[in-house]
Parts: sequence; C-alpha cells; structure tokens
Amino acid sequence: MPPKRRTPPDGISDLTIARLSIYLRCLQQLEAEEMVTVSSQDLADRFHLNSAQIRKDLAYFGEFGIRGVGYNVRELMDHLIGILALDEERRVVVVGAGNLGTALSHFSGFNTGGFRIVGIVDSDPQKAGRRTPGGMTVEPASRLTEIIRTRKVHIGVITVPSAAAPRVFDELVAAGVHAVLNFAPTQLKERPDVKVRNVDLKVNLEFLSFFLRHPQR
Amino acid sequence: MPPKRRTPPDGISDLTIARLSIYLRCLQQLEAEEMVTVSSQDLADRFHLNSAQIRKDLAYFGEFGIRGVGYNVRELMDHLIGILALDEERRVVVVGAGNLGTALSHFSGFNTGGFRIVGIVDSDPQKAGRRTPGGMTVEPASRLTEIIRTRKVHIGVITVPSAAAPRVFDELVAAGVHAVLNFAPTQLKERPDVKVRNVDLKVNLEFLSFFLRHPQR
DNA sequence: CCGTGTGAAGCTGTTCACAGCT
DNA sequence: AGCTGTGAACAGCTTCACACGG
Repeated sequence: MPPKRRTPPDGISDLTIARLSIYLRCLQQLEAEEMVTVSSQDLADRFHLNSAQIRKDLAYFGEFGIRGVGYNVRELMDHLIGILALDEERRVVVVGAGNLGTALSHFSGFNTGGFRIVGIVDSDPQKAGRRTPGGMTVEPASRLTEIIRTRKVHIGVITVPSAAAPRVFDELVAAGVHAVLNFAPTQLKERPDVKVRNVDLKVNLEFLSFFLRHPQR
Repeated sequence: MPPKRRTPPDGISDLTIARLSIYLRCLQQLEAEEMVTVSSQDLADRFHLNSAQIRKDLAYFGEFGIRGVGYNVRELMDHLIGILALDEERRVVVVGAGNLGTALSHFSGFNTGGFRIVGIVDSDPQKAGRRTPGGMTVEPASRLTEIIRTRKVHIGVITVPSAAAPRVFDELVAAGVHAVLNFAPTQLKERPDVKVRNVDLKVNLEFLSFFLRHPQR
C-alpha cells in the first residue's frame, strides 16, 4: 500500500512551508551520503532542527513515516518535491538588471531544481541589449508584459529601486504573475491572489546592528 | 522635558526589531516629503502596516508619541536610529566573491546608513587580487582572521557554497564577529553569543512554488 | 475630542508527552 | 522496543478596545 498523502488542509502556516524546503535540502544531502532511512531525531540532531516540529510539519500532508523505524529518505524527498510542486518547471523573470538582479540571473539556485530564468529586463535603455556575465541578454522593460505572456512566467523577481517597485508589481500582477520575490525596500500592498516574499537586506543588517548593541537576549 | 527612552526590556522579539527597521524607512520617506507629524494610523494606512502593532512595538522602548496628535517624524527617526544602533559605523566583511558576494559588496545598502564594507575575500587563488566592479580588491581567504581583527569587523556576510559555510562561520566567530548574515543554504549551529540571519533564496523560491499549486490560503 | 499607550483577549505557532503502530 | 503521529499544554505574537493625557 502506498503511503497516504493528504490533500493539504487549510491553515498551514508559511513557516511550515518554508521548513519543508529546508527538510528537502537536508534529505538531499543524506541521499548523497547514501543514507536510506532517517528518524526525525536524526534529522534534528544533524541539522539543528526540532524533531517534534519535523513530525508535525510532515503530518499535515500525510503519514510518511514508519513507526519504530523512521522515514525512507528517497520516499520522503519525493513527497516533499510533490508538495512543493517542484515536479513542474517554474519560469522566472527578473525585473531590474542592477548588481543584484544580474547576480541573481545567473545564481545557480535560480536555474536548478525546476526553476529557470527566462528573462531579465531593465527600464534603462543603456542596459537593454547588454549581455550579463551569465550569458543572458537584458531586454527593455517595455516588453515585460509580453515576455510574461509568451514565456509563461510564473514568478517575478523585483530588484528595481523602491520607488519603481509598486509599478513593477502592478505590471507583473496585471500580466498574470501570482508569485513575487521582492528585493526592493518597500511594503507592497498585499493581494489575496498574489503571494509575495520580501527579502530585505537593509532590514537584516539593521537587525544585526541592534543585537550588536544589545547582546544576548 | 525630553521624551523618555526606556532601556529595552528583555523578551523583545526578533519580529519587533525587524519592524523597527521598516518603520525607520517609512519615516525617512515621510521626512523627505517634509511631513512633520504622523499618527500610527497614518503610517499604517500609507505603508500597509498595523497601527496597534506600531504603537506596541514603539512602546517597548519609550513613550515617543503625543496623545491626541501622533509622533514627530524627525524625533521618532532619531529614536529608532539610536535603538537600532545606527549612530555608529558597522564594518562588514563579505566571505565568498562569487556572483552574489560581489554584487553585495557594491550594493548600496551595504555602504550607506552606517554600514561599510571593509573587505571581500575568497578561497580561490584565481579570484584573489581581482577587482570587483565596485572597485574593491578581493583578498585571499587565508587573511580573513587578520582582516577581521585589524579592521575591527562587526558583521560577517557568508556567500560561500554550503559545504564551506560552517567552517567560515567558525572562523568568523573565533575572530570575534558576533553578527552574521548567511546566504549559504545550510543550517548553522546557533550560538548564544552570535546572532545569525539567514537569507535563503532557494527556500523562498520553493515557498512560492508551493503557493502556485495551492492558491489562496 | 483624538491618538497614544497598554492590559487583556484572542490567535498562532511550538513543544511536550504518550498512545498506537510496526 | 522504538519512533511516528497527535491531542493537549504551553509560549509567543497580534489585535482589540479603552483609560489616559494632551
């Protein structure tokens, strides 16, 4: 009998989903070491996680383990790949060909494991036509909507200055994008049909600065 | 009478600290627009925040507002700058001169507002000696400890492959760094005296992938 | 009268601890 | 005998709602 996979119930937290991705990465490492089975406790010890949390996170989606034994590494990986929808190619467009956008466009994580960068655009006519070190050609931002439609883009990455970010966001959404990774230092207006992840480097630095002055809490 | 600033009590959450940085950014924008006073409700409406949360976050640190009126923009900014310790230069070293590390080394947020990149190193002898587009010279990783000590580095940024990250982390800590921004896809072992912020791009992408398959929750 | 500051309520996420299955 | 899966306890965070001060 194949192990059950539940249809994900409502009310699973963002934190759980992000951890599934971490669990998958840990399992990939164990598989590379030819480990066949792993218990939640093994995983927790090895990767500094919490075993109860691992079990609870996984249990939202099904019963993947064997009591008294643990989880089959390969099998659990396959479940996580399915849950995270990594069995399907996800096409990504980068908006903004500055330092960060260019670096991301040839960042390995964006062109492996089901993700593929299919375009990078910039509103600066000076930048359009240039080749990135990764071999992509920067296209003019005026073609963004067309690129999203014709290349069936799923995910937009915003690396433009903050003043331009809301406009870019609106254009992405209008063209049919439902998932956005935002590096611009702005609060985008949330919409129920679009999932946004903010990566705010300045906030992270200032956060660390606080703890340098107020250690150990 | 100057407004009281409380000494920060224990038990303030990481989430509150990260939001303070966001509030500061919002205030900077308001100040640029020459707004003098702002209420928590104004701030919330304008930047898609929650007014009760703003008041509560600020109240951990003092009574900065005037009842019936709101907050003085300039004054609140100054308080936040003090709380976040942005009145002091924070020196940053980047470990790993790949795409991302190089891009970060001339990212504006890393060289403004009290932060300054004082070095970028790489273990690859091919890379040492090269100049980044931002005009920094990549130094050999063997000099990392020396750089941290002589240039009084506060913050380490890890942009090396995940296999090398734990070793780099140990070296940073041994040399006296207490704050780390980690871009490597690894779970570093937490230590009470070192604050770590993880920025995991792959996790963010896989997170978005999940929601593309399971919309609207 | 208005907006802050704040207890208290409500909600969400984490951890415990053990019943149940292999 | 051992580890998962899970209700229940606990801890932490957010939101409410109003007393208080300007």
